[in-house]
Amino acid sequence: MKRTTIKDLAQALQVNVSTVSRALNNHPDVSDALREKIKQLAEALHYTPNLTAVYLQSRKTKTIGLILAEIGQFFIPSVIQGITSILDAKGYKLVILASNDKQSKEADLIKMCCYTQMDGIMLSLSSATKNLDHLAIANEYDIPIILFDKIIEQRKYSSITINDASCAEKCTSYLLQQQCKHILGVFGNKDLSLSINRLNGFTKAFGIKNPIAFTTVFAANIQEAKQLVQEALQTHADIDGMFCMSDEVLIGATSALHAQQKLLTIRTVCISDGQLINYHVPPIAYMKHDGASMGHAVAIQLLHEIEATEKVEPIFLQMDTKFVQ
Amino acid sequence: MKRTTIKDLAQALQVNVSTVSRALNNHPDVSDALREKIKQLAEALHYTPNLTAVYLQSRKTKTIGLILAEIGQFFIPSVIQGITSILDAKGYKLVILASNDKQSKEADLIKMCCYTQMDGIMLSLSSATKNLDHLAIANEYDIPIILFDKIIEQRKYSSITINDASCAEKCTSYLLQQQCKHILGVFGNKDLSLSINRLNGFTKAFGIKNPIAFTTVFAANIQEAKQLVQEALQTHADIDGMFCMSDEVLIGATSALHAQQKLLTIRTVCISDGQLINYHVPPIAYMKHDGASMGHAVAIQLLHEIEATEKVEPIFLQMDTKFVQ
DNA sequence: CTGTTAGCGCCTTCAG
DNA sequence: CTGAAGGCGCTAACAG
Repeated sequence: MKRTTIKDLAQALQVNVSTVSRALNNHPDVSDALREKIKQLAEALHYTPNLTAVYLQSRKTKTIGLILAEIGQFFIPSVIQGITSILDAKGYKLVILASNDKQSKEADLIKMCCYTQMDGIMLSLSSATKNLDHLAIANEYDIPIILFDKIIEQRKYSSITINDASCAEKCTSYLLQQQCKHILGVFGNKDLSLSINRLNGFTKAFGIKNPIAFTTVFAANIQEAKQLVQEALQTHADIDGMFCMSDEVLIGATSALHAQQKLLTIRTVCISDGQLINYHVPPIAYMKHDGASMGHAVAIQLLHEIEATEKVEPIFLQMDTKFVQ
Repeated sequence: MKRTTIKDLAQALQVNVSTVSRALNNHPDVSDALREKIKQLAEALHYTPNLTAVYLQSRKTKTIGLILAEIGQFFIPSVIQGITSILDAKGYKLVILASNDKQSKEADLIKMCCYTQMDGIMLSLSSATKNLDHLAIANEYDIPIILFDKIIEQRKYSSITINDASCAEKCTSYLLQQQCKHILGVFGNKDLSLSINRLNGFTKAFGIKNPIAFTTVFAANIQEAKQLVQEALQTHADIDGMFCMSDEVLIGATSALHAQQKLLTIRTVCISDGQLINYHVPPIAYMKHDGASMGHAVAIQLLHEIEATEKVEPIFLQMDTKFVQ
């Protein structure tokens, strides 16, 4: 079907396209009578603006790219949910891009976002990414970028995370309060600064002199987590507490506990988005890493930077988390 | 930064824009020498085509809308992964749209896809959707739609699902083979035909005359599944087998089993995407509902319909699944 | 082989 | 208040 255009309306009403354009955009320089007539006809003919043309003209696309290293992570859906709930209301669209944790792909996607005129980019870094040189192109194109969740320390782009170290520390302190004597820390991919930050929080909880034993393992995926925890449990029969830095490693870890009949004897805490974990038996205390509110925050900040008339200073937000038990 | 355009290149080289356009698009009507010169300059000036302009001109956007009723479902990330892996290679972008299981929102999003010139739509229906009248607008705009996963029976749009009834039947038969005497069937939202189809497969497994007892519950979410299974277990102490139609209900259901110390005594099967379930203790047999390959299939078929020069007949594909134990 | 012209659909001066 | 003209960046006839 040929779409009706502003030109069709103009022709039908024997007025100029510019008049139609003005009427439709509620420009004051149009008589109320004419505006009404135009709007009615537009309605009748199911006119809808050709947004591609609008975009070309305005040099915006109302489209935002979301580059994800690991789309399969448990809290990603809620992040997406949180983002779209904000973007939808403002007429923006969200394009999902998967870097599959490869920096080269990440760089390609950023280029792609620039070439396709995305208005902004949300980026959760690949574990291999150690510097942000490949984001420079976005600066050239004046496309704001927000880093979130998996980031590296820097001062150039806004970033939104939780306080990884502090979350891990609080979780671990909880185990210490519960009188655990040997704590197993289960972390994710060692290449992620997020893992290192959480590791630092974990060790910090033990204090300077350290009468309590701890063991740590790093697992890049669920399977590895299960494997490593199993081994750790065999090596250290006295482990009586476990901290898991994510839902992913938790799954593997609890599977290992379960297999060794230690589900009830090893006290567990976790940083979790709070979905799955609620159905664990026995209940597991956790620091809630809420994807939806992180998504909100990311979207709001990015829109802010996009719609600002002049360059805004980056912010470096660490979101509040709460401990649930 | 002002982006360099083909006009800039033309000016610099004192040739016409159309020549530049031709050179860049490898049109044969350009001398090799000139083409080289143009391409080199383009490279040097970091020229990249303004795709918005290309889209306006071509009346395509290389963008596809994915409308999801429940973005939080476990197999959605792998579906997205599967889709993007195909689309990426073909230069298409994927826009994620959440209907939050509301038909009115679903209708709005479809309109939106039409207005923003999406080249195609992938749609997993809301549980409230009982007819497809609100898709008619996409026909007017000549935008192909593929239904997948949550669909209703129809012959107008291509659809891709698994064979829900048969999957459920096979799972249930497995329980019967294992000599279960009273089987609990745990289903999702009763409004979904997907649930009803799986229910039909479930009951079919018991055959005409039916010496084996069964009980069924329908749960719209994890919490409800837990609750209802708990109640069922209390009412029917003889339940010794359980079929769960999805990972979601499985989580709630096993949590209930666990709480009542029946994890080891009630044999369980499930239709699952195969991620989480691998880490269950004890192991759970399941029919694998692979999100990634479903995503592949959906993307391939949609691209096929988009790029076809003439109208293609819809297909109604039920994907193969395999039983894992 | 290259240039000219026109147009995709819309918005935005500039006139009147 | 309305019309005319130009342009966003690119492609596609039509000439020569």
